[in-house]
Amino acid sequence: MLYKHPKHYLAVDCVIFGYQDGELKLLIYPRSFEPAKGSWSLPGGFVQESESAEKAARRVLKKTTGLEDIFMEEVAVFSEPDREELARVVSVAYYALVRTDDYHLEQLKHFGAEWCPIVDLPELIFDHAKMVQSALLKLQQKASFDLIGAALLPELFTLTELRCLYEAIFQREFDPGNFRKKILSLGLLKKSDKKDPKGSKKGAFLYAYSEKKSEETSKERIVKL
Amino acid sequence: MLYKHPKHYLAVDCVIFGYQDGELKLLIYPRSFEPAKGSWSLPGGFVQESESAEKAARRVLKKTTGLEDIFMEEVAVFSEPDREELARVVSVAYYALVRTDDYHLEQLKHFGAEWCPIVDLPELIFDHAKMVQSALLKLQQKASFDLIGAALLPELFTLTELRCLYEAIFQREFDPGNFRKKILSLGLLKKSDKKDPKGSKKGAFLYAYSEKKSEETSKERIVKL
DNA sequence: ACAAAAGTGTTGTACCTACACCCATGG
DNA sequence: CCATGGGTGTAGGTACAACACTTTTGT
Repeated sequence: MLYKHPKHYLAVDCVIFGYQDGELKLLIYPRSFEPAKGSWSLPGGFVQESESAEKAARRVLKKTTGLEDIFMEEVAVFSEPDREELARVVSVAYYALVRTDDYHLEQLKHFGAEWCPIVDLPELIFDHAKMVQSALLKLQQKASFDLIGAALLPELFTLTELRCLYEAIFQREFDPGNFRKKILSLGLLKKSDKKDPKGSKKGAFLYAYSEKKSEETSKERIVKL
Repeated sequence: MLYKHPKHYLAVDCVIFGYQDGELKLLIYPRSFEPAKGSWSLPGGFVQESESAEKAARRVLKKTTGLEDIFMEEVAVFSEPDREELARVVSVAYYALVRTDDYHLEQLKHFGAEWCPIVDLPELIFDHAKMVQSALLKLQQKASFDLIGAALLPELFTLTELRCLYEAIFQREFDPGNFRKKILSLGLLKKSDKKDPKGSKKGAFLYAYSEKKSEETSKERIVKL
């Protein structure tokens, strides 16, 4: 006891977004230990001695999805003293974006995990529903500045797919023509020579990110007061 | 030991912004205990058993400034295992906005605290400089949506004062005429019948917030993708 | 041929920027 | 009477929403 102050359990919980069948989905799974064992919850874990909270979150992400090096960002701290039942646990929520088309789906089933549409979530334990709400807000903010689709869509995608993703994120529709023009004007996508025949008779060109890393926090939508 | 996981010291640190003499300032004070006793640091404290992190931050704020019910928002968690020297402490940073014209200045001096211009900070302990950087970014984001001046300026203020505040926050200039029109078009200010004679021969009308609480997260600058 | 999505063009409106220009007054 | 900041007006440009229109091709 170095300081005369209490110590606390510190956990991380991950709001993992995916995109499937035109819907924004969330990875949830049945909690594997007490309290509330069996109830739906966000993947989480405890922060260990020699890791930062972010590192703990990446560890959890790796364990539950098999994925590393994916986009992740802090949402907020949840620290109400009574937010869990058995003991006081302070939790840092993170949100992450993954490509659901990946191979690792069997690994998910192994834990009983499920991709659940964001608009139709079951009841979650503790304050996890609040975490999801906050995370969705953060995601919307993020997506309104950066062209975030990279992390959620496959390598190659059509502009219509990107639009549908944005419609899922913002829960509203975008004009197809205007959306296309706006996105292309950003100069962040490069057209491939391939076409996607699904989705229309004509076929739509596939695009990929040209990801000039340089323009991370891009200059679109600046202060503008 | 309910869980087989380590517990951690949990602290809060407050980035307290004020506005004086046309400059954005930060409240810093000499640390009162080891390690690094005497070095400049942000006001902080430890989270106790029965309080949330936010409540702890408000407690610290009250203790150092005497103020309650002021605007405050979470910045981020700082949890690198080695961020402090003597022990591992995870800290949640908050930023707050206060009116520096208030009475409570003697209380500050009592602790040796100082209002220091944001552009000319001394070296701060640990990762406190990083906290300030992150907090300033959050403040800019916040200010670009909401008319944040309320919390930093006196009850009544001129539009020029508000503009200078925004210039201090964004570290750039705004066209006086355009700024005035933009701000007034929001319909959030009400003109008083008083004039401020300082600052110009003509005198400038003083304004106050009409604060219809309803439009908290106002509709200005929505998704707009 | 025609439905349906891909993709392009047009037009009006809102807003932002830059800057010109009056107003009031203390020195 | 003039320099200074307060305050208003105007012209050009950009960006976006709404929507008409053309293209391509599977059925």
